[in-house]
Amino acid sequence: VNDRSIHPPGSPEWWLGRHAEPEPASRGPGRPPVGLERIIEAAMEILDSEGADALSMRGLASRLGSSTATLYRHVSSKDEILAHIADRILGHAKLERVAFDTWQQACRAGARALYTTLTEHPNAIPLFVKQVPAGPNALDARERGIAVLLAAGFPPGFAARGYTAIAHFVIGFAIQQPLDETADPGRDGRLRDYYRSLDSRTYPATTTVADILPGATIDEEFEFGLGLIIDGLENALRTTQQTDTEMPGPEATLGHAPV
Amino acid sequence: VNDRSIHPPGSPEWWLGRHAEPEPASRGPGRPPVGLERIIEAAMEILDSEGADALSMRGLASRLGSSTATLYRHVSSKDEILAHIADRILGHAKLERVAFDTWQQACRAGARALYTTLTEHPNAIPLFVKQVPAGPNALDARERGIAVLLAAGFPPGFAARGYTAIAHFVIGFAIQQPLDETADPGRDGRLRDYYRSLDSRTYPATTTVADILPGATIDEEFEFGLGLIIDGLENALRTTQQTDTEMPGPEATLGHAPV
DNA sequence: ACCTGAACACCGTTCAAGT
DNA sequence: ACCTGAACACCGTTCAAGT
Repeated sequence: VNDRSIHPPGSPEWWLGRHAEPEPASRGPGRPPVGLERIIEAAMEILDSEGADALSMRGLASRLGSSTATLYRHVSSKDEILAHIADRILGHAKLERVAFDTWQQACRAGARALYTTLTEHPNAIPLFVKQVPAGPNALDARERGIAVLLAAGFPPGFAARGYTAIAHFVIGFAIQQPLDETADPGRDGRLRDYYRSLDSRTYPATTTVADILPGATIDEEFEFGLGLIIDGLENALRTTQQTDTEMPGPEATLGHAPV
Repeated sequence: VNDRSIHPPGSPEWWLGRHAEPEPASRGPGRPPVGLERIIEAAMEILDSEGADALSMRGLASRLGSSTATLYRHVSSKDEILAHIADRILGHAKLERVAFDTWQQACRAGARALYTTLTEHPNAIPLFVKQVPAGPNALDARERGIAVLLAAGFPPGFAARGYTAIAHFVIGFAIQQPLDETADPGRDGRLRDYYRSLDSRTYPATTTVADILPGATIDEEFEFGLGLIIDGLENALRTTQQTDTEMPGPEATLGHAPV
């Protein structure tokens, strides 16, 4: 199956038709054939267990008992492999399809699921830089998120912006996970200790808050920030429903004429 | 000046004493000496103008009329150079010290300044991944941001979390700037067109909102999301002042006992 | 027809050898 | 004392040559 694409990896067209590419059934005994599926799987294992630096085309090929040139018969570049990994990880964030009592709960659960999944694959986080994910799983997540907000009564423009705000907030948080190699329990204590150690005259505010917050973790900060956004959305929804205007939006200028 | 550090780049200690490291005055005519300052400057020029891939130690050395080994006499690794660039960019986000009427205005202005600065150096954005910036300029920004919130009446824990929420939101947005090489005016139209082109039966919500938002830009989405967070903070501040409790926090569990 | 060893043009980093 | 050419151990990608 040589599906070397004419489209650059990450481009919308590139994903089309790749949703499910099941490998042909392993014929008889012996090593299964190298295929897109096995390549992505092996690459993800290397990335998760040995880090981004360890994921090289040579290493990947040797793990698969093959050679780099063979890899390039299934994949057009290393970046394409990375894009596949990114979307696959997004796929892991899928929620069980339970019903939520409120749209707030649904938003929280969705954001949390994405955040948790990302932090479970810390070595893959850099893959989410500079490319807003647009693979099949990213699309599914976006669809479900916007649908929740529409169902809650948000006007369409509101729903889109609300989803984007939450998604980018989650990525922003996940991306700066301070993953020191020494994964000791007091992990985020390092940064906090640093803040506390600063000169309290040049950094009065920083040292004040650092002293007062001994038990705060980055996960708790995430929950707090997420709460702020949802509160903001709640506010906006109330305003929308009261005035019944089409698009209030907190002092943002909206509504250019369609081209 | 050989200040090869025993501390790993990015570690708090590594930054200490590096705030201002002015080069010794250029002695007489001829090429100025290679020094930390010139290295960072040249590296930043290469990064901004030619991209991250073009920034190699060899290329940097030849631009400076030197050799790679000489570079390593002023710097312990390429990562150290990158960390310096990241902090220098943060330094560009400094606001003019004008007085703001409200803390909301101040927050907005600060977040906008950081966002704008980051988008002005798109090639440098990946530098902000996996390391929460802790250089002198990052510290200054944090100090000023938290000070604003404290002055507004937020309890310390609140101020710290609020600042973190805004900072990570900004990074999350900046990090996914869809910088197609073809920087045409309808830049973010590509992704939107893609959403619009999807099958409206499998992606009803996505296509609905894509059709309705012709003029939206990523900058406008940024403003909207920022507004949500500030609204949330406003809410929280009101609650705090009314009840005068120490730490309300939107349903986040806070306040572990200090160790 | 399918696969691969070896090459090409690079990396970051180090060090023996020069002046 | 300071600097550097050349080396070391890698990269991603390609292609002539094998079976």
